[in-house]
Amino acid sequence: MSVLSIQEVSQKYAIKTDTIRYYERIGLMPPVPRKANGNRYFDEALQGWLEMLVCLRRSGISIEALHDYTEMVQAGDKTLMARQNLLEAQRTLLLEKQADLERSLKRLDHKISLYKSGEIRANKSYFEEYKIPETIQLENERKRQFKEKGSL
Amino acid sequence: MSVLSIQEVSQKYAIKTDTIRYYERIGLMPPVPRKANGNRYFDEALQGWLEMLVCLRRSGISIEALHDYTEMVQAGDKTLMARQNLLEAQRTLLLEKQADLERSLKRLDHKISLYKSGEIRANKSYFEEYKIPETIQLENERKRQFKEKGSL
DNA sequence: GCTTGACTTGGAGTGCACTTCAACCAATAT
DNA sequence: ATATTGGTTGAAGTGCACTCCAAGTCAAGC
Repeated sequence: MSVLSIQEVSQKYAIKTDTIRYYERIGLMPPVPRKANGNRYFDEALQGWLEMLVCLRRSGISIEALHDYTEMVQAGDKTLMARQNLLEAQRTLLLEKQADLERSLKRLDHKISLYKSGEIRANKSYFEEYKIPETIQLENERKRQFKEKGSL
Repeated sequence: MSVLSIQEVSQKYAIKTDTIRYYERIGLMPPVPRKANGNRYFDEALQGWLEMLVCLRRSGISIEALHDYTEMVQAGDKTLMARQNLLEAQRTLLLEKQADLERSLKRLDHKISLYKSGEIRANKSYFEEYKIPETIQLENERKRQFKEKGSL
């Protein structure tokens, strides 16, 4: 339970081994410790780190932000303030995502209710039952037509 | 107000003209009507459609889903049920995203509170202040060592 | 001793969603 | 008349985040 292979953490956190190695390679984790034969092992601290990564990535926090954070953690206490700022910026991004999601859910729910009530068939404009309009004349073409009429 | 150029809708909905043309090309919109010179114009119905696209894309609904929906709308009333199903499936996806977001926000808020309280310096395990462990021995290597000791 | 299976590496390939490009045309401003 | 502005096209390029691959090592089971 306390020390796991790459395979085991992979299953525990539903993330591919390739992705874990990729994350290490690009610096989303501190260097992962190895056994004598070179195989990675994940102690509880690293498992926690990985779980956090998976959680934050799932919600759309960028690789770049996580990379920067990781670097700063490794750089030590002098980056404490910058780390806090980074986390707060990411928090703001998530709150925006949350608002977007809320808006979309409202729209989707409304739309679904129209389907359920059968109203969608009658609802010709807006998003449903779009009718392709004819080609229209240009402003100046219309002007030209008037001119021609006037000059006739 | 009622009929806009590609530039104008682009500004109205904060989406690049290139993206609008791309959306049309791949079938995320019904064919956009043209003026006599070939330029696109967007009536209110199409503007509404575009607004919906932007909203749903922002929340992460896939191009593919929107494509399928668009095709079905153009195919007519026989697809009403399938459309409703598609929308409900997308709704489920958004709810999942919402849950992920909630989880991440909780974690982020917790972490930020640790930074604010100054606790993060002391919080050695878990995600912060990760210390690289030493290389550890393999199970069988340890066994072999015991064997060697035993055979001495 | 040989095969199986989990691991290692660096590098190439994939999928999605744009984004940019080059070459062109049409209308307006000087 | 010419330059500028704003549109058109199809094709190629970009950026992100993986994902796969080939070639190899290592330890265990038969």
